[in-house]
Amino acid sequence: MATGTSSPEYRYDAQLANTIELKWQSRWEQEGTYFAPNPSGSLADDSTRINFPKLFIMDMFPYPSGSGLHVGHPLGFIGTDVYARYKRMTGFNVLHTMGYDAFGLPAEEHARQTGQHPRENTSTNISNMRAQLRRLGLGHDQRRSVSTTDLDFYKWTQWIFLQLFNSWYDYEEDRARPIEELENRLANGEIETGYGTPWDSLDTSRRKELINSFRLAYLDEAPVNWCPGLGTVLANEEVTAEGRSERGNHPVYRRPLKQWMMRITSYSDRLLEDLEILDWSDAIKTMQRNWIGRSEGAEIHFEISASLIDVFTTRPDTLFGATYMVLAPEHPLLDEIVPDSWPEGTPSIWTNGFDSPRLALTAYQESAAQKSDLDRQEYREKSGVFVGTYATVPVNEKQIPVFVSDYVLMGYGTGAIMAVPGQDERDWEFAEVFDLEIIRTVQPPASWNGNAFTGDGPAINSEFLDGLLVDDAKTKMIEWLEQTNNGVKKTTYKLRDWLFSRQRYWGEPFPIVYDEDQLPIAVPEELLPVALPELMDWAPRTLDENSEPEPPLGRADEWVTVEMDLGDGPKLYRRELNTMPQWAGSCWYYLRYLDPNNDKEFVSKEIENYWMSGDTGGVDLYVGGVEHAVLHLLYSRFWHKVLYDLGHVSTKEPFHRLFNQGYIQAAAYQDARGIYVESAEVKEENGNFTFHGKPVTRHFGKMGKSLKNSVTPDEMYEQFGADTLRLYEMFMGPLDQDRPWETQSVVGSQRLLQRVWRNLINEETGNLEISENSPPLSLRRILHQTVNSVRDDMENLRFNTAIARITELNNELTKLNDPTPREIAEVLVLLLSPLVPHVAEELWEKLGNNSSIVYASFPEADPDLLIDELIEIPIQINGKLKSKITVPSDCSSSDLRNAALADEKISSIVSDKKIKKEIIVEGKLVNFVI
RNA sequence: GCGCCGGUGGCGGAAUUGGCAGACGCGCAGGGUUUAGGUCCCUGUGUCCAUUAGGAUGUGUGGGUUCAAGUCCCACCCGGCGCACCA
Repeated sequence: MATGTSSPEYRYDAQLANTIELKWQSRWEQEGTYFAPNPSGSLADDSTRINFPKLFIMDMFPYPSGSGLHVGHPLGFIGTDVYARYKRMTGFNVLHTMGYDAFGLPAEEHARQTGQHPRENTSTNISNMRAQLRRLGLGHDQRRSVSTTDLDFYKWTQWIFLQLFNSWYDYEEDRARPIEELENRLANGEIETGYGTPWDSLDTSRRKELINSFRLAYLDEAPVNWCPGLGTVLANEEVTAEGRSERGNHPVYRRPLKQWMMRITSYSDRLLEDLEILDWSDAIKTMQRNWIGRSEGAEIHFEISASLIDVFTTRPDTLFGATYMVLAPEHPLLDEIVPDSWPEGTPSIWTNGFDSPRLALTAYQESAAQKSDLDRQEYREKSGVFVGTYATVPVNEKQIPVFVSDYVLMGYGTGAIMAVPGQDERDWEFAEVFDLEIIRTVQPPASWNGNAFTGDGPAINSEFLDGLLVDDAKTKMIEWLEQTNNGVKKTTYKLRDWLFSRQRYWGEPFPIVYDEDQLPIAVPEELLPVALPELMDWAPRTLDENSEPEPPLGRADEWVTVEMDLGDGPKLYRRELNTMPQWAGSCWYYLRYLDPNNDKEFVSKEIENYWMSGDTGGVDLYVGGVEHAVLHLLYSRFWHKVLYDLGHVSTKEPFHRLFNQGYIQAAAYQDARGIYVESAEVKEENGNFTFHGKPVTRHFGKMGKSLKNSVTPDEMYEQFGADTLRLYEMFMGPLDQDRPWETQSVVGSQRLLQRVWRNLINEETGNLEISENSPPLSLRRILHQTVNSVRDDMENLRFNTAIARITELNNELTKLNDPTPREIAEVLVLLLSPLVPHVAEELWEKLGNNSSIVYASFPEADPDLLIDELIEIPIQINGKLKSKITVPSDCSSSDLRNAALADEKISSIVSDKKIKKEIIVEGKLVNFVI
C-alpha cells in the first residue's frame, strides 16, 4: 500500500466512503429511486406512494454560476434533503427537485468576461452544477429539473405574461379578471371611459389605448431607474439606498422612459393581509410589510392662491396645529404658485438671501437636484426656502406660509405636507431653523420635556376635537373633511408598480409586437414561444448618463420584424425589443416542477391541486436565503395571486412555510497592507495568525474568491467523503443560523461514521459482525429514547441535536465491548439514513436487506421504554444543589421526601435545623428551605 | 433614529411548562496500543480556592419576581440584519 496506511482494509475512510457513495449514486439513478409519482400525466406510475399524503419541499433554485460551488452553497440543499428523506420514511409522497435560474444579468456578465455565448456558457454551468450536486447524494427527482432558459419553460413564462397583459383589476370584486370583460363593460357603459365620451364614439386606436391603460402588464412613460453602467433600467427593488445598482454597484439615474410595468400595487392589500396565513418568520413578514408600506390617513385639500394642493397625512387630527406647508422641490405646482416678489414683511431667514421667490426657488431646486440620495442621508440639517405665498388651512382659514424643502419627497404621498411641528419631530426641527410657529394639538404627559410629542393623548387647541384621544380625533376630523369636501380618507403605499423590462439580451423576449399605431399587441398563444434569436453581438454597451438604453435585440435584424396574420391578413409587425427581468422565471418555477413535460398547459389542474393543496395551501416547505425577502418572494406571491384570480391555480399563496437558512462564514485573513491571503496557508499559534511567517489579522465573512477563503465540496470528498460533509454541515448548528466553517472540525463527523461502521462491520474483513441476541433492557431504553428525540428533532429541522442523540447511542455501543445486537444496529442505521444516505444504504444492504433504505419505515419509539426504572433526583437546600438520590421513576412525593431526608449529606445539613418549606416535584427535584 | 434577531467554556453549540447549566462535537491535557509519528481506544477538561474530602462562583451589565431564573419582568450595554426625513 502506498502511504503508510497500516489501517485496516475496510476502515471507513475517505476512499471507502467514495466507493460506497459512487455505487449508490448510480444505483439510485438507475432505479429512479427519487421519482415522485404524479396523480396523472407522464409522471404517473403504478407506485402505491401516490396514496400517501403528499409533501412538496423546495429550495430556492440557484443561479448556475461558472465558478462552481463552495461548501457554503449546499447547506440549505442538504437540509431539505435530510428532511425530505425523513418524510419519505414516515409515509409521505415527497416531491423534491432542483432547477436552475439561468437567465439574467449575472449569466450575461459572465459570458461577457469569457467571450462565450450565454447559451453555451449557461448549459456548461448547469451540467457542472448538476454533477456537483449529484455527488452530494441529494435525492432529487431529476425528471422534474427545469431551467428558466429552456425553450419549453420560457414558453410558459411568456404565457403567464400574456395572462397579465390580458387582465385588468376589478376593484369592486377585488380580483383580476379577463380583459374582454372590461371591454364589454366599457361598451355597455357600466364603466366610464374617462374621456368624457362614450365607448361608441371612440375610434379603434383610442379604444385600444384605453384598454391598455387597465392591463396588469402595461406600458408606461414614467421616471425609472436608468443604470448606464449595466446598460439597462432596473426595478426599485434592485436599487440600493445609496442610489446604486444592487448588482455591480453602478450609479443609477432617475429618468422618464417608456417601459413595461406590472400592476403589483393593485395587490398591495392582499399581499399584506395574506402574510397572516403564512408560516414565515416575523423578520421576513416585517420586511415585506415595510416594503409595501401601507399607511392610513387623509388627503386634505389646501387652497393656495387660485390652486388646490393635496396633502397626505396620517395625522388628520393635528390639522389645527398645521403652521406651515412644505412641497417637494420637484413638485409640479411650484411654478404656478410662486409670485414675482416677496410679500410684505417676509423674514430675511426665509429668503436665503434672494431678491425674488422665483430666484430663490430655482436656486434651491438646483441644489436639491445635485444632492445624491447619499448626501441627503448625511446632511440631515433641515434646509429649504419660502415660496413667497400662503396656503389656507381648511378647518380655521388660517394663512400658513408655503416652503419648499428636500425633506419632503416627491415619490411618497402627494409630494406635499402640512407641517405640524408640535407632533412631528422633522417639522419641529424645520420650524426651529426658520423660526416658525409651533402649536401643540395633543396634550403631552406632565413629565414630558421633549420637543415634538408623537404619542397618544387628549387633543388641545383643536376646537371640536378637544379632549378626544388620537384615534377618535382622526375619525372625527376625517368625517368633517369629507362632509365639507375639504378632504377624503386615504391610504397610501410605498410599493410602486414593478418595472418589468430590461435592455438585455439574456432574458425572455416579450410575446408582444407593435402595429402601425405603435400599440402593443399580444402574440397569440399558439405562436408561443417567441424564441430568443441567436445573436453574436449580444454584449450590452456601457453607456453614459445621458444616453438612451439600447436593447441588444435591436441588433437582431432578421428578428426585429415579423409577418403574422392576426386577423387582418398577413402583415408586418415590429417586435418588442426588451427582455424580461431575471425574476420572471423564478416567479413561477415551482409550478413547472409539478408537471414539467406538459405541452398543453403550464401545469395540469389535477396535478397542481394534488401538490399545492394543504392547510393554507402552497409549497409545504421552502428553504432559502433571507436576501430574497422582498424581491423574489414578493413578485412570486403577486404572480401567484394573479394566476389564482384567473383560476389557473388553486391556492392564494405559493409558499406556505418559509425557512431561511443561515450562511456559512469562513475566517479570512489580511496582511499588513490589508490584502487578503490564502486562508488555507495561514497558521495559528496561541491565538496569533501568521501567513508565511508574517502576522495577519482575522475576521469572518462570506466564503468566496475575493476573501480567498473558499473550501470546495470536492476537497471535502477527497478528505472525508460526501456523507461526512453532509453530516458536518448539519451538525454545525441550527439550520437558520450563520456559522463559521472549520475544516479541522470535520473530522469529528467522520469519526462518528467510522465508529458506527466499526460497531457493525469487521474492519479487517468488511463483513457484518453483529449479535443476534436481544440487547439488555437498559440499552433498549436508550435506543427508544434516542428514536423519540431524533423523530422530534427531524420534524423540527433540528438536525444538530438529532446527530448529538445518535452519537450518544453509538457511544453506548462502543462501550459495550460486545458485538452490537441486530435490533440496535438496524435502528441506528435507519436513524442515520436521512443524514448520510450512502453509508446507510451500504450498511442496510450488509444487514441483509435487498431493497433501498430510502423507503424503509423510520423507527418508532415504544412509549413503555421511554421511562427509566430508576431516576436521579437532585436535592437542593435553599435552592442550591447539595446531593442527588436515585429512586424508582414512579416514586411518590412522600417517598421522595423521606428518601431525600435519609440521604447522608442532607441529613447532616438539616439535622439540627428547622425546615421552613419543602418543595417536592415528583420526578424532578426536592428543595428544602431552612 | 425606528424595527427585528441575538449575546452561554479556548471554539461550534445543548438545555419542554422556570426545576441538576455546559448535552454532542472540535481543541487541549494525561494514559493505553504502536519501533516511532499518525490512526484507534480510555480518562479528564467553565472559572477560582483546596493535597484530598470538599467549597465558592458562574449564562452581556444592573435591579426585580420566585423555594428555584440562561429561561419571566424592568432598565441598560454590545453585536448582526432590515428600514431610514414615508408625512
